[in-house]
Amino acid sequence: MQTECICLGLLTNGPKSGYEIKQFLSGPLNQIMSLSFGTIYPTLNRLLKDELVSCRQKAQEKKPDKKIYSITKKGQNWFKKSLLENSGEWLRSGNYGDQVKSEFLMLILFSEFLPKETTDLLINERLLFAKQVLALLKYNGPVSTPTGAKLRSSAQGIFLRGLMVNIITTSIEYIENNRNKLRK
Amino acid sequence: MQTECICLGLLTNGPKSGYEIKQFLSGPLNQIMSLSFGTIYPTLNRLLKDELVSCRQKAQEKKPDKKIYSITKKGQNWFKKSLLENSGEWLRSGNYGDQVKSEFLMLILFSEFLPKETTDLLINERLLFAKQVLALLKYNGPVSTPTGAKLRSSAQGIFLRGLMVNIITTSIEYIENNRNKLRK
DNA sequence: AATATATATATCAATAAGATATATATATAC
DNA sequence: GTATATATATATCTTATTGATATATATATT
Repeated sequence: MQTECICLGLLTNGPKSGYEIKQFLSGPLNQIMSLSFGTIYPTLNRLLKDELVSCRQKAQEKKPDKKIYSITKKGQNWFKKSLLENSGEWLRSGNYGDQVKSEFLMLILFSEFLPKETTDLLINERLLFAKQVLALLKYNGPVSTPTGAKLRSSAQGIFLRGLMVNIITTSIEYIENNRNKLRK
Repeated sequence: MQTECICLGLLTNGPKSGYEIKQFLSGPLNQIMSLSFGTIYPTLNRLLKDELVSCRQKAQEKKPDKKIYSITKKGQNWFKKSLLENSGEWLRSGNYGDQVKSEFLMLILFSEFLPKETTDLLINERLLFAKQVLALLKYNGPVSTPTGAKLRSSAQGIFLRGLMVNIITTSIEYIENNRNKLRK
C-alpha cells in the first residue's frame, strides 16, 4: 500500500499533524502497519503539492508549531479510487499476504548456536513483551484522539483488535506449551 | 537482524548460491523473513570481501554459472558472536516484536470506503490464499534441499512450522467467524 | 541539578525493495 | 508449430524506507 494511501486514509477520520499520524501508528495499529517520520513528512508534503490535503499552521505556546493536515475533496476521491483499483494487489503482497520480518523467530531458528540459557531468557522476555502488547490491545479505558476512538468503536476497529488479540494469544499459548521441545 | 547474519545462518546448513538463499526464503520461511535479490547479492559480496564466506564457481550446462558460497571458520565465529551480542535487540524490533506490514488489514480498516461486494470478494480471496499457505506449511512430502530438510526435521523447524500453522489457522477461523460483523 | 521523556518538524545517510537487464531451457497455451 | 510463460541464475539501478540525528522547549523523574 502506498504511504500516500495510508496517510490519506487516516486523515479521513479528521485532520492530523504528521506527529499525530506517527503516534497513531505507534499504538495498537502498530501491530499491522508502521511508518517512520522520514516517510510521513515527505509524504504529507507530496500530498500537499498535489492538493490531496490542505494544511493550516497552528501556533502552540511553548511547543513547536503544529501543521494540521486535512484531506481535500480531491484527496477523498483519489483515496477511494486508489483503494478500489489497487485492493487486489494488496492481498498477497508478501508472505501470508503480509510483509513480516520476525527477527525473534529467526533467532529461534538459529538457537542451536546460542547457549540454552540465553534462548530461555530470550523466550521469557518475548512472552513478557507479548503480554504487554496484549494488554494494550485489550485496554478499554479512555482514548484522547478521534482515530483512537474509531479503532475502539467502529466495526472495523473491533474486528481488527479482535484478530490481533487472537493471534497474539495463540502465539503466547503455543510458545508456552512447546518451548520445552526446543531444549532437547 | 542484519542481512549478513541471516545469510550466514542459512549457510551454516550447507553451501548455497544467492539464488538458493532466495528460494529458501520464498518457501515456508517466507512467513517470518524475506530478502530481495538486490539485498542478497551485495551482502554475499560483502561477506566474501570480509572472508566470512568463500566462493567456488560451478559451471552448469545450459544455465548460468552458479556461485556457491560456503561459510568459513571466521564466518562461523562472527555469526555466533553476532547472534549472542545482538539477540537482545531482536526481541522487540517493531510491533509485537516483529516488523509487520499488512496491507490487507489496512484495507479492512478502510473498508467503509469500498463497496461491500468488493470487501467480501477480497476476504474470500484472502481466505483462499491463507489456506494455500497453510497447505504449504503442512506439506510433508519430499524436499530437495538440506535447508528444507532441516526446517522439516529439526526441533527448531518443527517448532516454527507449528507456530505458523497455529497463527494462520487462528486467523482463518477468526475471519470466517467474524467477517459478518464488518457488513453491518 | 541532571537526566529522561514528551511534543513537534525536518533532513540525511544507510539500507532494502522492486524493477529491469541478460541469457538460456523447458513447459504450456493457443 | 509458434508464442508465451516459467524456471534457473546473477547483477545492477532507481526508488522507497528506516533509523539516526538536529533543533527547540516543557515537564517529569531521579
